[in-house]
Amino acid sequence: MQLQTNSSSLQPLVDKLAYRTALGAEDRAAILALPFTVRMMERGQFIVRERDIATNSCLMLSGYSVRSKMTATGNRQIVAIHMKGELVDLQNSMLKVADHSVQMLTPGRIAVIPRDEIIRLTLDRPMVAHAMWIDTLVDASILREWVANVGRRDARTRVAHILCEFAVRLRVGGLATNTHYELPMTQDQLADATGLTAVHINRTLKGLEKEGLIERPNPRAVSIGDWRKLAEVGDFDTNYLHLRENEPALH
Amino acid sequence: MQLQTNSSSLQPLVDKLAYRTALGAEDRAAILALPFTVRMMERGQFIVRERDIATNSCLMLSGYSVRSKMTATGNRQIVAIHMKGELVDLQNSMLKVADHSVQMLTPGRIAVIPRDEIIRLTLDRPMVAHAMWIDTLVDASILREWVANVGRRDARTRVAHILCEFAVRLRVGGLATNTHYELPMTQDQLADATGLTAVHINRTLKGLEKEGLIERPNPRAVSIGDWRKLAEVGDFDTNYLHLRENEPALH
DNA sequence: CGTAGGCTTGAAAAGCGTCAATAGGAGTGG
DNA sequence: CCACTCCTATTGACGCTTTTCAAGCCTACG
Repeated sequence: MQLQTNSSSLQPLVDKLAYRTALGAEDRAAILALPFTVRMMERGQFIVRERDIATNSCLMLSGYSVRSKMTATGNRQIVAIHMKGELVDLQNSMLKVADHSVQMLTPGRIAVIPRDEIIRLTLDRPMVAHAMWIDTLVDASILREWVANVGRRDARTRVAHILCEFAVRLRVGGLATNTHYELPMTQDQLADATGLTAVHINRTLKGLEKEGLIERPNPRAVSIGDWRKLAEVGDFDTNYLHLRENEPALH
Repeated sequence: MQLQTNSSSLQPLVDKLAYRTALGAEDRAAILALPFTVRMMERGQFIVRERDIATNSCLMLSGYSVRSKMTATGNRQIVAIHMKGELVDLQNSMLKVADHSVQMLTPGRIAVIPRDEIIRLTLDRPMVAHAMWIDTLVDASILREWVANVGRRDARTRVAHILCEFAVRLRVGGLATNTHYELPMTQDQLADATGLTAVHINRTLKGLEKEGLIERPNPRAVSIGDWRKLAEVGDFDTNYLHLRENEPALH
């Protein structure tokens, strides 16, 4: 469903890349000049499925998406969550055969960019290539933290950790305040992201609530009662997110 | 400990990058022209520690290393294993503050390359930048598989899976035959890589042995009795390794 | 007003962890 | 060449976190 080709739509990508790499006016203009089409996506809709041959990269314009993998026994593991300004499917399109699926968590808009145009851009403009590379390295850092989270932390710590990560990433992305955010995931999805079961997620969330660490005004929102304590319980340190040094801390 | 500056030492890096990206003679020469120093490393020695400011990237010339993270409770999670030809610490050096440690699993030699020289090379030579980017993307793909392995597979499957991954990666790297390889990890280290305990690793390995799926001629070697079965038990598919299409399959 | 998807809760089982003791093997020094 | 030591592997018994199964509930929405 092709809607429009508004040339300012790629601004979130410029912002994301320029967050960590200094980009000159020409580099910025070159990114904005990438061809793309905007697509409206529904909740649950797939952007790519494992084993597809992906020839496009998609930029999240609004809404949330997840990357996930299925095991032989039919269990799902969510391996990453993406929000506005993030390029999903760079991975799959650059490596030809998709090694995981990408699916919308909420309705939203994405900008579909041909892979070959991104390759051309990176070959033409070394600083843009560098910025994309750095972005990929940060993604990998988050993946490492997730391996540790899922592999070596107990349920309470794991859940507190992921809630902290969301809080910080959403705040940095301008999508949340210090203490409150919309959590676009069901308990099933939280379970798939933490390697637990929905039942245990439910119990763990209730536990954190009872302790006063979080509040749930409604099932799709989280308010952090005591950030310091939650971060401590969640063994959370922002180091792995590689934020800018001047990024204000949460409290 | 600076030993020598033999200009052919970086050949494994050229081979690794050229495995997935076509590189011309000039690009190859530019990589080989990178300045470096060779260091002998002992078993257990750290290449970088979490929170260090890394200014070098290291290429494995021989031996094995692991990347790992520690949790607040003192548990360790190994998040990646590296062998000859792989660049460790690209991640840490490009992102300034290290988000994980890199440590030798065995004695070995590494080539230490200044980060700034790598950046310069990638800004000068777009195809080299592209090759390094692709390499980072494959690393990230392996991390995603590890998240799924540790998050959603039971002990038997997890262990079988990691044994399969080693078999394939070592064979592709020319470090193993079809059915046999040296496994440079203790059971403690295997536990840290799979999110299990050493005791349970021991029992699981014994179980796989009893089933005839593997044999252990000695504690540092693995022979695969029935590759097909092991891959099935381990829910293993090489897709996520993004091998070349002409790469012969194991059997 | 009915239905579907998600949330909540209980009871029981299972898988894996913990603790502890023993055994084996490689290297070291006398 | 033997005794000693350190590190790793092995095994048993027990306990606990998390899963599984199952039922009921709530709420949004057609």
